[in-house]
Amino acid sequence: MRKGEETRERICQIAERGILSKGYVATSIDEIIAEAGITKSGFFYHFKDKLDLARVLLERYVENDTAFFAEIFNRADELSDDPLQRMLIFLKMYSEKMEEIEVTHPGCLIASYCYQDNQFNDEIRKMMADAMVSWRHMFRARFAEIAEKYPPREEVDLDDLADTVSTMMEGGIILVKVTKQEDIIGRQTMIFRSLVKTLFEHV
Amino acid sequence: MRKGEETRERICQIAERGILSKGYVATSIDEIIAEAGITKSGFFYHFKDKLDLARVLLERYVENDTAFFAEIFNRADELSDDPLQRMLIFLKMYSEKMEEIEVTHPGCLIASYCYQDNQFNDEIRKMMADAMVSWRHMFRARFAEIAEKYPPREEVDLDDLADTVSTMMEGGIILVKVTKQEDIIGRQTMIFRSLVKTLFEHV
DNA sequence: TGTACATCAGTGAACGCGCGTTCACTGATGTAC
DNA sequence: TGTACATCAGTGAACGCGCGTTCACTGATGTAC
Repeated sequence: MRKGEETRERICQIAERGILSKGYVATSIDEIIAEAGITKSGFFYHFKDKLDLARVLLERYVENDTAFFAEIFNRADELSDDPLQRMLIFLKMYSEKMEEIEVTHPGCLIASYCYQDNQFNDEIRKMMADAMVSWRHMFRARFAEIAEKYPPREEVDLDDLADTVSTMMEGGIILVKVTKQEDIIGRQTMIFRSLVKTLFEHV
Repeated sequence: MRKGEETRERICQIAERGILSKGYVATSIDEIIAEAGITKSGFFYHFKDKLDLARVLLERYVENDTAFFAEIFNRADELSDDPLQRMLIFLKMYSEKMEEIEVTHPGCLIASYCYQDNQFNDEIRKMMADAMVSWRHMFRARFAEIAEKYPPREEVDLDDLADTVSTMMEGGIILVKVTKQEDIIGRQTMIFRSLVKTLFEHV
């Protein structure tokens, strides 16, 4: 990695951590460069302006999250051929990951941005919406497979059910931040897993 | 209502709307007073400082939300004697309320604050945590009644299940803000309702 | 009923600080001939 | 192999603007005697 890329990466990590805990507006460039050990002009060598940083961080974040989901699903797909079991394995593994990561500073960049919406531009807003919709599609495809094999006890819209995965994660993060009970995300994931199980599993 | 109280109330409404869409830091006093039609000194007559405003807004918000839940549950309790039916009626009514309110600016003040945590103080952080925990207790009591009468198909922790109500609402708001699909909160509530139904309802 | 005083609901001007951004410059490394 | 030039990865100083906060003051309304 070239020297510049290393610095750039360091800036990104510091900035992301700051934004997740303090928000975009309250995370000043001064503060980021102080921690990164460079000057302000050094920052502006790497990023056109603060909005440019916001965009780059979001891009990284969405890629990482997507890869994280893919990785766990790949593992789940190896462990079972049944679509329902795969989903249940995914949820269990996701829950475990959430518990093992020392989540001292949890948070979702998209959630953080969306409560400061006016700071950003249409490009960034579109990236956030696209990410959410792409996760919806990914989960929906899996729920569709499940529903075909196991007719659900109650009729549910599969897009909505797919959204519930995001809903639960985003909501779980907020409960962790507010109550400081770090295990909530994992526990909420397991609740959702139980609900999915009862919805589809036939005795 | 005395003249001062009326102004104070107007400030609160403008500030809350601003904070829910732009966040606390980005909602400046200048902007609030411009819309309220008073001077800056007028603002500081009503509030000691900006943090004082934040505290008052949160207090109002928690009271309103608690009253809102109580109102719907009162209605649900009138309509049925069965604890499960009461919960299902509550969720259906909540879902309808979420759809009928023209939610152009949805948002939860607690969620908004929690992503700018460092701006506030321990008093405010405690108020947020207490509100979440009080809602957990309220819903838990109702789920406990249900579970006693209808043993659930899957074993679930009742505190976690109670938290899922908050999780779903908070997550739903974020999905609305990000995707601009205003009906998501109502739909997510109905998904949760289906899941509660399959968990407890016996054929 | 009139007067004195207190409280209410603000005004107007000034403050210092931190913020994002710009601009001219620089020393180290890489590349072409 | 040496030289000229280009690019990389920054530095240092200055900027203007908006922010939250303070302070001395004021006109209208309410209350006590």
